[in-house]
Amino acid sequence: MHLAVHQLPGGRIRIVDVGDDEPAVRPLAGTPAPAPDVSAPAPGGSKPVPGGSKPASGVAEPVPELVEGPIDLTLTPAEFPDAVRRLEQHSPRWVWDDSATWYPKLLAARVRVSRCVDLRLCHLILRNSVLTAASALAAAPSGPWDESIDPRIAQRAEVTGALFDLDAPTGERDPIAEFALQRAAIAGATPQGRSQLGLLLAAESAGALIAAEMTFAGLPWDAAVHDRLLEEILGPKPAPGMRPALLTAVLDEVKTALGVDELYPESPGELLKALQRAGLPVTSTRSWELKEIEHPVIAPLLRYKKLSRLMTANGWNWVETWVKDGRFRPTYVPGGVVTGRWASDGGGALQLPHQIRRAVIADPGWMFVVADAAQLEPRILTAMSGDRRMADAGRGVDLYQGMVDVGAVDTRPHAKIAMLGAMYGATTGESGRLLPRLTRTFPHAIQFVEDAARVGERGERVHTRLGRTSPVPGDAWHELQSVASTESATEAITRRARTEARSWGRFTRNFVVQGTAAEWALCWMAGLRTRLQTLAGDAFLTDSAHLVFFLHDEIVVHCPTAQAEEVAALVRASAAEAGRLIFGAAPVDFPVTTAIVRTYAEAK
DNA sequence: TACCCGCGCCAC
DNA sequence: AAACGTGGCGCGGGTA
Repeated sequence: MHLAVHQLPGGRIRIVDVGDDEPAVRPLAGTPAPAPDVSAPAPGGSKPVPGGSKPASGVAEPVPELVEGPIDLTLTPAEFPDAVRRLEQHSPRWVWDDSATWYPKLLAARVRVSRCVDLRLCHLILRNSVLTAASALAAAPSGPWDESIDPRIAQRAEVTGALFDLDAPTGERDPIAEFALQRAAIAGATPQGRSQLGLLLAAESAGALIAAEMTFAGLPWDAAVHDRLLEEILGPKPAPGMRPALLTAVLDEVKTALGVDELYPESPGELLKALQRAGLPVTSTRSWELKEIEHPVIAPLLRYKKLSRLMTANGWNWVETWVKDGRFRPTYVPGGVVTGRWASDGGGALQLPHQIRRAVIADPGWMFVVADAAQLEPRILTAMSGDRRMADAGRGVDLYQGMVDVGAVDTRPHAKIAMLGAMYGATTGESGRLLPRLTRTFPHAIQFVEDAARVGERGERVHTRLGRTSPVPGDAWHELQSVASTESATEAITRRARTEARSWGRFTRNFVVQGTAAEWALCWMAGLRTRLQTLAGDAFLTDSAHLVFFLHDEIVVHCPTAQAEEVAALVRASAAEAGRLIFGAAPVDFPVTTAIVRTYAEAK
């Protein structure tokens, strides 16, 4: 059963069965006759409701018992969460415009849902996918489903405390019509395309639910431990605008080494000049460049940069802003990266330095299960390319060591550098030097990424295993290429065009691997979520084992200590399932390392 | 004051 | 070892 959820003009919420191939449902029963709605005009045009509306009294009334008949309810916002709770018994797939606006409110009312179709995320995929290029959805002009939702709107609703923000501009999006368009687009794909997209859209939508749940639950964060750590490294918390004592001490060392009385290292321009005046052969103030130079100022300067970075990025300010009630609650943005990876918004959730992970501490009686997919992207490339020798190398837990063992490279660090270089399109340096040997040993794997690069260099599109498709380069790119191909093109133009073409080729080269890895990770996490939900039984999300963090190829589950081993087993089972779902019987392993720890820093 | 961009560094 | 993919974010320093 698919139940579409739609906010009507005036604020009422309609739940309607939009049907599908799954078993039909028992509808809801009648309710008292609608009372006059004082807050807004009645929804014009849209069909009301056996379910009936109630005055917005602010008190949630029980939703009617289920009875025979098609579901079509119109509810007040106050009634909505309980209606969802009851309908969940039938395992519907909720069809709504945007999980990020609907689901947090349900979670706040302690209502979970199992499945959904996130129309906005699915729209983005289907509109761009080569597998649905012939659909009406793809052909339509850009509309309200193509606009990204301004995160500030969602935030404003949080601030005002309104259950649903009536000002949010959701009116133009008709989820029922959009759902039909999406179903038609999928139906028009090849049988293989249908199953790929079906899996991708389900995983993407599950990701949207997980993102909301992780924000709701939060990552356990001990602000006192964090403060102690800062004090250890930087000194006591300084007055606003002042440097902490240890940072000042390091700056004094820097000044002494440079022989200057004044220095403001936060200004790269000023710092660069000061270094050059002291005779250092530098063209920038980047750490890696400084490391190459022998001079007494280098060591304290690098220490200063490290400390300064810690303070500005994850210092006292950060804790005050982002840690509340012992939890770090970032906003995750599923599908926020072109390749399908998640992004995050606020708090730098996807770049938590290892330095501060000591402050991530499980609740008393609870532990973290931290799991990491070992060398995920090379393994994804192995499965996509069907390279048998690379599959053999990946038989163990350490693919890079396996590459050494089959004689492809001489050391593990070389294996890693060479593989990453191949997937990123490196041509120079050590990575470039190692590539020929890699190509000799694993011709199919390397050919696969080379092909993806060539497609991008022509300005054409590539797609992931499940059908997420790369964008085409912009008009300026095509313009440059066509100008460069004319006879009158100058050498400079030709060179620039080639540089741009290569650059887009590196993007598409990486897109197929990074994007498919993101799909694997979503399937992994979605499968785990389902298993954890079963494990939880009737317990609410945060009262049982639940996901609290996700970082591209790594997940963290917060769980009662007694459940930790079982959770670790579920994590591994979900990983195996993800590989089967995406690659079928391909002989490629996707091992995950699991660690049961009290603080995040203990993992890895 | 509000933006915008380059720099530099963090994560994968 | 070093410039090769995807991002977020804080800062300095510029502009409207």
